[in-house]
Amino acid sequence: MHTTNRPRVACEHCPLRKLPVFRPFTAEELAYVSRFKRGELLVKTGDLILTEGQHSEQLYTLLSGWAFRYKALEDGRRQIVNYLLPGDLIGLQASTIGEMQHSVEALSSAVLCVFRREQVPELFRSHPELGFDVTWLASREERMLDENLLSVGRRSAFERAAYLLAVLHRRASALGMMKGARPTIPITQQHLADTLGLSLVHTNKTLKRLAAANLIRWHDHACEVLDPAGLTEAAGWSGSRETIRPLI
Amino acid sequence: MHTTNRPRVACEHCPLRKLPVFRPFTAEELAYVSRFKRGELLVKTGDLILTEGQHSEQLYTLLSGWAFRYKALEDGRRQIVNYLLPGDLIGLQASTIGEMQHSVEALSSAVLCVFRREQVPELFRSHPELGFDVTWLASREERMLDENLLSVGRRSAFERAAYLLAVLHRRASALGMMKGARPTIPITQQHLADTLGLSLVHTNKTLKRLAAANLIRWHDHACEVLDPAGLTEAAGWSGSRETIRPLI
DNA sequence: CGTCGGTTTGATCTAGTTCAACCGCCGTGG
DNA sequence: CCACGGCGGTTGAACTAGATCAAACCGACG
Repeated sequence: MHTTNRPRVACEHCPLRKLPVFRPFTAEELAYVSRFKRGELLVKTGDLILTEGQHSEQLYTLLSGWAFRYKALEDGRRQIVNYLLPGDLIGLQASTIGEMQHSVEALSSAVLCVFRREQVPELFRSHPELGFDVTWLASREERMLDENLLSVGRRSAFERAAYLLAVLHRRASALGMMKGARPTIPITQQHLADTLGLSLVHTNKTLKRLAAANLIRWHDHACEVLDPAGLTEAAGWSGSRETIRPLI
Repeated sequence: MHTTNRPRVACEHCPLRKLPVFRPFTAEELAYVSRFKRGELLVKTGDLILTEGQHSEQLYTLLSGWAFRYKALEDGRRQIVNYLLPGDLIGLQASTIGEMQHSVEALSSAVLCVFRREQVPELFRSHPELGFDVTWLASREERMLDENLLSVGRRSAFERAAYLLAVLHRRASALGMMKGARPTIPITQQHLADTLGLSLVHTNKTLKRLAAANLIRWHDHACEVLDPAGLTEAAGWSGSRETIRPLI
């Protein structure tokens, strides 16, 4: 992991902000957030960004790349609870409750904007709308977790896998990450298994079925989504749109 | 459902606030929250408090009683995502994102404090610490969901049931709801099944095993926890303490 | 060229589902 | 006062989705 103290990208010129999924900020809000930012953190695939039990001093926003949040049982069984894409906050729990109850690991090389957690209360004081935005993002995370829980608790393996890939594809698409030729989701089957609550072998067999139905293709150690609409349907999901959200 | 316009309990005399789990509020904060409160809502067992897809005008805090949040698939499969106990916020999603993505139903007769969602931004503006508190509560909900997801995804039926009952007992205990003679959790086995992601019959058989181990007892259509520590251990859980939290 | 992480496949096993009754209790209507 | 129906809980038998075990494959990399 490598930290640069000087912000490389000033928030005013943040490439993410140009995307239509993010709500426009006023010049004043932008200037404040830019001052709020302490620097950037560069990580590579497999790097641990935060660990369970830790009292992190940092709050991050993912600027580029993929990451995931997970929890583990003593005996090693692991559950991935959600994925993190550009614009997502990382480490809010440490800033509120004080201690992380989950770990975060990078799925690809990634860049994070770094904030100091002690400054969060100050953000709420000086910019209440931004404080509200943080709550908004926490609500969105809660919504995603509800959906994951519904999926793991009540969907069949086939539906579950379809749902997960459909969601990841949709989220990434909204961020323009699924453009280019053969864009893929940089995930291993072990990650999928740990997300779906299935064994590795059964996950593999389920993915083969999705591939046989021409919904996905596996190559270069990653998943290419061939038919997003088909996946959504296979999941029995009435895929809700990505709502416009704040970017802090 | 029955609404009373006049607050029955002024926040300054709220019986919940006396409990050590809630952080003390300043007189000023208390006065503000009391003005913020619009009235009370009385519901009885089985009443729907909020429904998926609805744009609720209200934000609630549960004052007494039990409730639960759930989502359902088109074909009726239902997943309970979490339980709500006194002090918990209900309907925050509607106040932030605008639309509820889950339903809320009362498990027992209950009393809710009613707030108007349009006043939430005003709360953030005039009382940033309270805004921060709302975020705090949202973070706590996220933490609970993470744990539920870990449970449903990775624990066996036996561990899962033990975990759920241990958590509910612990949460209720912190609120002084598990005192008296033979206090119970007012839940049916169908609720448990829909929470655990198991079928009703298997849930029943699993509960019998917990009862055979003298960890719980079923009577009066409710669950009595006989051995909280035993349950926690059966769950393979290192039960974290209930943290001091805000009450809005 | 051996090793290692990720993927694949088949065989066997089992945790949990589904189906089908049945029981006790309580509230309702005749 | 009694019959009936529905809800919640209980139990056993048959079944299957998914787990576990075992082995092999394949490309990358030192």
